[in-house]
Amino acid sequence: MSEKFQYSNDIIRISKFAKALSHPVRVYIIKKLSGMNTCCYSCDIVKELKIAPSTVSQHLKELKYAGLIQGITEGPFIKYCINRVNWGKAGYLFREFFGELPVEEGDICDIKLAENNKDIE
Amino acid sequence: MSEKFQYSNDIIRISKFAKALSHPVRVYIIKKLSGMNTCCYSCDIVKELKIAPSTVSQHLKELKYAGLIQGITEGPFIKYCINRVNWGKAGYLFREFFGELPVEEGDICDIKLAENNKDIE
DNA sequence: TCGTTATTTCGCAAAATTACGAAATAATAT
DNA sequence: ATATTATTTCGTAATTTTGCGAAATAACGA
Repeated sequence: MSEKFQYSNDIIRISKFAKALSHPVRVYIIKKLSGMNTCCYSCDIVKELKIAPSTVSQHLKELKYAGLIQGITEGPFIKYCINRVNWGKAGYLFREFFGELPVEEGDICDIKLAENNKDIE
Repeated sequence: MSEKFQYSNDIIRISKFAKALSHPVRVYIIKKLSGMNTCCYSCDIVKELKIAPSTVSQHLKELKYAGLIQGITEGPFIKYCINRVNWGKAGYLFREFFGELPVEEGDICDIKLAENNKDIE
């Protein structure tokens, strides 16, 4: 009894994409690849971030698993690029998610800013 | 030697916000609070999601730590609301992040869709 | 064939996350 | 003062994440 709560597909998807983006290395990679006409190799990231190849491989695997990137083999290299379809879906989801709060001025929530209210530095 | 790579503030911030949103419970809470005029109490989440109060408290703490929500005490309750300042910053960051890929049609990356290219179900 | 280069997989250890029950705290009502 | 209600903190166990080195794999060139 008292069955488990079922999250909506959107909530599941947002949390999964967010998880994929929850590490600086992975945000770095996506930021790099989401620009114009940009692809990269694993070794590029190794050189740029100065971390072990196996670590980079692990992060790429997670991004691939999340569907955010894709790779094609090029001889001994694997060229990674954004998966535009899923990147677009993620963008849509997040834009909708963050867009839910109206931008207009005025009290949306009748709070007085409390002591535990801290801004991002 | 070979000093550690320094991530940009944006990358750090995005990964931190993403981490805060990397769990369905937390996305659920934020989705609830980011709507019009909506606040909630810890017990609301407990009832709705049917999880232990201590678990909810833990998730709220993380969202508070990330700066996404804030709470004010109301008798034995604590009323939680979105921290609009930081929510706005997060929205800006993510919109910029996802906006970096141009929407126009055509090949941005000269890839042929490979076998490891899977869409979101 | 034998190196070389790029990359992944494996195994492992350290750290972080998740979820829960029990106990503690805090505000209110009886 | 005692009970009630909402919430947090604490301790704990199970799981996941992270990072690395070593070994394995794969493509290419001499």
